[in-house]
Amino acid sequence: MTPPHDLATLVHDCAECPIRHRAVCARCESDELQRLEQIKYYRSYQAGQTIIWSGDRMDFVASVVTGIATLTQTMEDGRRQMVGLLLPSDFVGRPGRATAAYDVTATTDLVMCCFRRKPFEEMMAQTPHVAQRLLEMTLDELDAAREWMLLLGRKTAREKIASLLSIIARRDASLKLRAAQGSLVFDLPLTREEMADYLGLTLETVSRQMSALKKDGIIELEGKRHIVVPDFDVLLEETGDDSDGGFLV
Amino acid sequence: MTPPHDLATLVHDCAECPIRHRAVCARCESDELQRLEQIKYYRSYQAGQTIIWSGDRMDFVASVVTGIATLTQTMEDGRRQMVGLLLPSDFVGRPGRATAAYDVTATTDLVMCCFRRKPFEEMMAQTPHVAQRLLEMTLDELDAAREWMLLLGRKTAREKIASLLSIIARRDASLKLRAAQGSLVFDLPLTREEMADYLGLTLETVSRQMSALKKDGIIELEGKRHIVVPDFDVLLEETGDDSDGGFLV
DNA sequence: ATCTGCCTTTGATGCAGATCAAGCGAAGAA
DNA sequence: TTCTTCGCTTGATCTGCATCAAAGGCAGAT
Repeated sequence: MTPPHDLATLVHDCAECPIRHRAVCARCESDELQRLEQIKYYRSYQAGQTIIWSGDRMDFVASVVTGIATLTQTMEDGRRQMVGLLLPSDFVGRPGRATAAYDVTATTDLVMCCFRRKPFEEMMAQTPHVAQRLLEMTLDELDAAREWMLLLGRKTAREKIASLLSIIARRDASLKLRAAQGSLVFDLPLTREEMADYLGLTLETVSRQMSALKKDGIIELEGKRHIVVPDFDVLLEETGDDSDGGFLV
Repeated sequence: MTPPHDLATLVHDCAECPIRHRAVCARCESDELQRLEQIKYYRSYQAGQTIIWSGDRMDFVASVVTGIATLTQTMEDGRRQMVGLLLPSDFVGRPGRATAAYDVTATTDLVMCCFRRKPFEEMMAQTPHVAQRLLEMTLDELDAAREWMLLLGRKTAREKIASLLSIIARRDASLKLRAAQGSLVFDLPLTREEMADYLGLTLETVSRQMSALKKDGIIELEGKRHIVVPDFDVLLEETGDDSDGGFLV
């Protein structure tokens, strides 16, 4: 494993921040940004590190700057379900709540922009732009959660895998400022086990369905993680979603 | 079926509204309430009626005043998944969005307090209290959705049924201002098929597991809908949740 | 009183995905 | 080099829930 980056190099100016236009601070005016800069600090985590355990005290909220984090719930007997997949610009934590409701884990190397909770809450009360943006982001997350509920409750294993791949492909395309269509190439940011936790399956079923999609020419695999999608529309047909709509994530 | 109530009798004063302290208007000052009164109107629906179809234009947002509504998603081939269960004080619709994302259905006779969307959005932009409360409610719903995801992804049929019963029992108890413990009695507001749509099961499996819980003395059934829970803690043990936490709904 | 339609229960059977188990390949570590 | 570990694949078997099918109970209509 690589050591965490030097934190000092990460303390950007907000003006240069890669998630400036999508994160919880997206709507802030320059004076509001100045206030945020005073209470913010960066933290970085290595792939695989647990950021917070469910039930832990949590004195900050944060935005994901780079990398991917997950929210998971665990039952007493060890059954696990992922309930959130956090990408750059996504928000972690809940204003007004002092303890974490879920385990938060870095699945890749990760950098977060953290705000001490108390001053952040005060700022939310005093200026509208942070709260406005947070409402918008929360509504989007709720939509995503509902799409995910349909997946968990009613889709077959193959449809689940195809859906997850199409979500990741779409996000990767938008990150590269490309349209999600035709031929796409990307790296899976999740292990088979993490995919299983996302989809409510076992890792064996994930592996088998990946092999099946490969055999059917829907995807090509180079190594375990590198995915080629020859025709994105063909992948979409396997998701079970109606042709137009698709995922809102 | 009974005819809808006379709408005129439903036009309350907000001060007497039964959901005044929990709905999206909970934080409003009297001047804000006055503004809301100007743009509000009541609508009532019969049990079974569809309120909106997914994709329909939606020119209002609303609060459930009495009765129960559901949000469902349907796949092309007819598979259905409930993604929201709306109880009195819950909010319907999304500011800033003109079309419905889900089918909204009244599962019991229902009264909603509707606000025309445009003026409601203007009010959200101008006064903070509505937006503040809506953010809080949306965060709560997101937590509930995540709990539901764990249920859909990882629980057995028996655990799913026990979980649903405990949610309904808890809500019913809080409505009656009782503690959810010891012996409880309530009516199921959902058909077996609606329960199945909620839980990601078939109605036959729901029926079988209800019979099994009855046989094991976890619940007693009087008719199809009337439920007696002799000991709520025993029911909770069947949900698979850890003893303390439980559902946030 | 009987019919009709809807909701529900129960039984028989089938199958998708879980479980149990073995082994492969690549990346460090010794 | 060889060993160990970790993530992954594949095979054999099992099982929980879906599916297919039939019938019972109740409420409202005629």
